[in-house]
Amino acid sequence: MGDEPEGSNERRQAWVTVDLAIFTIRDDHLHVLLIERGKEPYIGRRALPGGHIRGSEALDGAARRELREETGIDGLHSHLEQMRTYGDPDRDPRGRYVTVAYLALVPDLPVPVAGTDARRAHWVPVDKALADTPGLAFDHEVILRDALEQTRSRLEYTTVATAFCPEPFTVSDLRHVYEVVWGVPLDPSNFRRKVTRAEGFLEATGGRRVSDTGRPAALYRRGPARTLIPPLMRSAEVGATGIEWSPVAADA
Amino acid sequence: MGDEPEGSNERRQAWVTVDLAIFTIRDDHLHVLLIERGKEPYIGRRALPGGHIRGSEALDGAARRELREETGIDGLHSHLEQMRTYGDPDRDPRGRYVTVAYLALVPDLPVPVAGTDARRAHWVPVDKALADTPGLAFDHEVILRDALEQTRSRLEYTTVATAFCPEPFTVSDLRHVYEVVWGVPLDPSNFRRKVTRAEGFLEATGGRRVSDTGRPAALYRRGPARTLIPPLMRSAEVGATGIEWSPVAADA
DNA sequence: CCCCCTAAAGGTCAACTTGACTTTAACTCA
DNA sequence: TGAGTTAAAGTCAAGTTGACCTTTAGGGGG
Repeated sequence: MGDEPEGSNERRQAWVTVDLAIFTIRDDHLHVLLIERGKEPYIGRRALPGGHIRGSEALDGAARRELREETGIDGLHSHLEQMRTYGDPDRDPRGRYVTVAYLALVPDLPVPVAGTDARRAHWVPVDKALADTPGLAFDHEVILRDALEQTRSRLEYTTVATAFCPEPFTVSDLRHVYEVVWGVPLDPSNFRRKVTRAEGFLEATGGRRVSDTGRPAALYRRGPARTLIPPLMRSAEVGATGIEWSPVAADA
Repeated sequence: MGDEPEGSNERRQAWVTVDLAIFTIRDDHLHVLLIERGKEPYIGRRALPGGHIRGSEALDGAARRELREETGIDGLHSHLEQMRTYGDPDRDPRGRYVTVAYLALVPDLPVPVAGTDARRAHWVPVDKALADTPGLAFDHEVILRDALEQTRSRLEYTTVATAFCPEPFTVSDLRHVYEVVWGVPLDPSNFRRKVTRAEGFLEATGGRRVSDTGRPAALYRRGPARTLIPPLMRSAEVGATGIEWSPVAADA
């Protein structure tokens, strides 16, 4: 694990930050909100939005503040969840940094992104964010991959997919979320059967949405359930790392 | 969130620790390893084992070091996984502390607990740890509850239950793990059908274990699978908070 | 040695779920 | 009015689940 000057074996304080993987769905692709760094290190590189926690602030509070600053969203129409903490001693050249990564799922925003913060924020397709060179700043590529896998897994066992949909939404809107996040087509009929039978997932509003083509679709809002019973499992192939919980390797 | 002297809105460094919820199964009950604090704050109270990360140490490395110091286990016969990070500004009266909680599942130890560390470590039934007064130090009761729920949930979707069993083990040993962690009896026949059919969960050794009563049981070792397909779901009632992923409340 | 006790292991069956597919419904546009 | 399109509902064989029963393979006692 290296033995550079700072890397003593003594206890030391560390800077603590929160970083956010904020996902949304735009034109058939999963996008993540990235900022362009305006200073060293990694100047000009893309990074997940985030920042230091403040003296009197809880971790969740710092994450919510960052989400609001970057998107203008105040958590009411979004899902915000702690994901995982990253603290390798050399992950930031400025010193010992520990970052608590959060996962946010938001509907495609009607308001332009970038609130009070001067940094330029962009929606970037996740595939592109992970493939472009140079890559993301710091260890943000690892964080983004973990966030993506966690999101895919969450859709199986929870009802968070609705966080991507502005209310009210149709069953097709919801299916579209699953298809985009998992990257596989789903049978419309079987999907409908499952989500409408799962207790507390959807609540019919009674309304219908007419489009210029096809039969009008019934409208729903989010139901009270947070866990999805029975789960809606992806069948292999899907971005299948199969690893959701990454145990600590025996020789790290 | 308070506005005590230290609680300014400026960025500050924080002490970073790891805390471990180490679970095992002893005589039909889930136990957690607790230490008795030898100094202030919370002197004499029980707490989860843990400690500061060192200058050159990764988070996972610090967790594995603590696990080894407390139990003598070096990760080969155990499951160690990052769980969640806690960092409320007033969670430790000594200053700003952020702790990364890890979850460890270990077999009932043949060696006496407590390795190189002078602190007295005890296996305490989880029910007792959560019910006794005075309660645990710091916010460790919250951490322990979260760890318990995460463990129950992990048994549904992953193969980690085997981490509780010394190899080789029988299907009944494994069922016993599920029954103890979930607190419900399971049908032996149906349980066997599920775990033996799940691809990669169990590998027959060919051996058998004869006891002084009943037919000898076939012996197994852990298979390569880490996710359990199909999942083995508990049906309601079971310590059912239903909340595995605790989204950030809108008004925190 | 034989029978009983026990737990493991395997079998049965009705109810339910799943995936693949077909049919009907309800709208717009030409 | 008919074609096109999407929503919604239905069908059906194959598979899974939970409840329960039967058989197997040991030990121990008489």
